[in-house]
Amino acid sequence: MDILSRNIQDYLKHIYALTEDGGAASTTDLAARLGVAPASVTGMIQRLANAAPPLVEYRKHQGVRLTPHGEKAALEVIRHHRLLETYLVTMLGYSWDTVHEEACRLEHVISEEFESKIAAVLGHPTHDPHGEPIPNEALEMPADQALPLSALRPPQKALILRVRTENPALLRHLEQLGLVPGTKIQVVGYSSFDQNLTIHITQARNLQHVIGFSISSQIYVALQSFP
Amino acid sequence: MDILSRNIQDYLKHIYALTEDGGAASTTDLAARLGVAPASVTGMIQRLANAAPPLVEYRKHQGVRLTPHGEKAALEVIRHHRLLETYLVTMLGYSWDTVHEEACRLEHVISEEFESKIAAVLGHPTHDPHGEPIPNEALEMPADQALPLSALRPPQKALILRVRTENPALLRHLEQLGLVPGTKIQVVGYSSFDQNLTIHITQARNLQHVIGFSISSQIYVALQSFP
DNA sequence: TATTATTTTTAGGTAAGACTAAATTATTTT
DNA sequence: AAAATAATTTAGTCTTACCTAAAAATAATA
Ligand SMILES: [Mn+2]
Ligand SMILES: [Mn+2]
Ligand SMILES: [Mn+2]
Ligand SMILES: [Mn+2]
Repeated sequence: MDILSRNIQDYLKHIYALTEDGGAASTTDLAARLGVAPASVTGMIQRLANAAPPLVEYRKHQGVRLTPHGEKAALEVIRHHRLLETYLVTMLGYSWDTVHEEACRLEHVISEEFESKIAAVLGHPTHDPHGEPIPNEALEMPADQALPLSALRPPQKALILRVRTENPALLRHLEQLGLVPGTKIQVVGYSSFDQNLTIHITQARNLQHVIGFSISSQIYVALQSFP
Repeated sequence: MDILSRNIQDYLKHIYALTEDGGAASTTDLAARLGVAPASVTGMIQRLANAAPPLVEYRKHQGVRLTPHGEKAALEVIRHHRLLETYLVTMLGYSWDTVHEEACRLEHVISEEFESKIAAVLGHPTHDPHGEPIPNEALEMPADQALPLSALRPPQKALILRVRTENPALLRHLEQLGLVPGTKIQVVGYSSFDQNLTIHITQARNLQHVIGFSISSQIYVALQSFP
C-alpha cells in the first residue's frame, strides 16, 4: 500500500473528520458522507484494515478508527485541501462557498513541491477560509479550544473561529448573516423548546438573528472573557 | 460518453499530437507515448471508436485519427495543460523542465472556472513556456508557420518559436545552450553525413553549438527575412 | 425476554483499464 | 512468390471500486 488512490484518500479524510472527537466512524455515516452504498464502505474498510501497514483499525459492526499511519495520510490530504482552499480564495478570487469542490479534486493530484510553493506564497497560513486549522508541514494540527456555538447560553460572548460545513447554500447564508470567522457575537436568547439561539453581532448596532440547532452546531467559537 | 475519464483524455491528447501533421496515429507510437502495452491501446481505441459520439475514426491496422468531437475534447485538455504550465512557471516559480509533470496531473481535474481564472490572471497568453500555442477559449489553435530547425541550411537565420519536448533533461540542456523560444540564431554549418547543424546565437558574440538531428528536429523556428 | 427495526456484512455482478501470451495481418527481404 | 520480420489484434486475467439483494448481527421496543 505504497501510493494511496484518490478514493482511499477521500475515505481516510472522512474517517478523520468523523473520529476527530473521540468515537469510531460508522459504516452508515461514512457511506452518507461519501455518497456511496454502505456495502461499498464495508468492502473498502476491509481493504484498508488488511493493508500493509494497516490504515484503519476495524472490528466488525464496531466502526473504524485510523491507525497512526492512516492518520498521517489523512492529515496530508487535509493539508492539501485547506492550503488549496486558501490559495483559491486569496489568489484566484474564489468565493468561500465554491472552493470546496475544486479543492476536493485538486488535493489528490498536487505534488509536495506544489504544496510547499503555495504554502510559501501564502505565508504559511494556519487556517483556511472557513477557519479550519491547517496542519503544518510536519502534519501537526494547530490546537484550539473551540466549542460549538450551540453549547452557549445567554448572555455568553464569543468569537467565531470556524464554520464546519461544506454546503455552498449554507455558506452563502452564513455570509449574508455575517456569521463568519472573526466575528464577535453575544448570545442574547435561547429557547429550550426548539433550541433556537438569538445571536447579537457585537460590531453591528442592532443586528441579531435567530438560528436553529442545525446551524449553531456547525459554528465553532472561542468563549470571550466575561465579567 | 458524456464525461471523459482522465485516461481517455490522455489518449486523445496524444492522438492529437501524433496526427497534428497529417497522418494517422499508430498503435505502437501511442503505446510508447502513453507508456502502455500495444494491446491496451488497441482495446482503448476500440472503445473510443465505438463511443457515442465516436471520438476517433479507426480502421484496423490503419491507425486512428480524431473525429471533430475527439479533437474538441483533445483541445480542451491541451488548453488546460498549457495554461497550467504557464501559470506554474509565471506565478509559482516552476522551472520549465519540471512543469510538464505537474500540469499533466492537474489538467484533468480543474474546472472551467479555474481555467478562465488563471487565463485572466495571466492576461490570456497565447503560448506556454515552451512556446507551444495555447488554444483560445473557443478552442481555436493560433496558427504559426513554424518549421523544424533541422530543415534549415547555412546561412539561414531564424527565430526560435518553440521546443517540442517534455524531456526534463533535454529541456535543461537546451536552456544551458540558450536555445529557448525568443532566441535568434543563424545556421552556420551543416554536415550531410550526420545531419549535425552548427548554430550561431545571434545575440552572443562568439557562441555557437553543434547539435544533432534528434535535437534540431524538436526545435521549431520562424525563418527570418534574409538578404 | 421476545419481537421489530436498524445497521452491517456477505455474495454475486459490472465497468474501466491495464497486463501477458497467442493468433493474425502487413510489410520486407530473399 | 515464399519466408521472415514487425505491427496489430484477440483472448483470457487482474485490480479497483462501485452496485444490488439477501443474510446476519446489533440495538430498540413491547
Ligand atoms: Mn477529494
Ligand atoms: Mn474549508
Ligand atoms: Mn495527463
Ligand atoms: Mn509545454
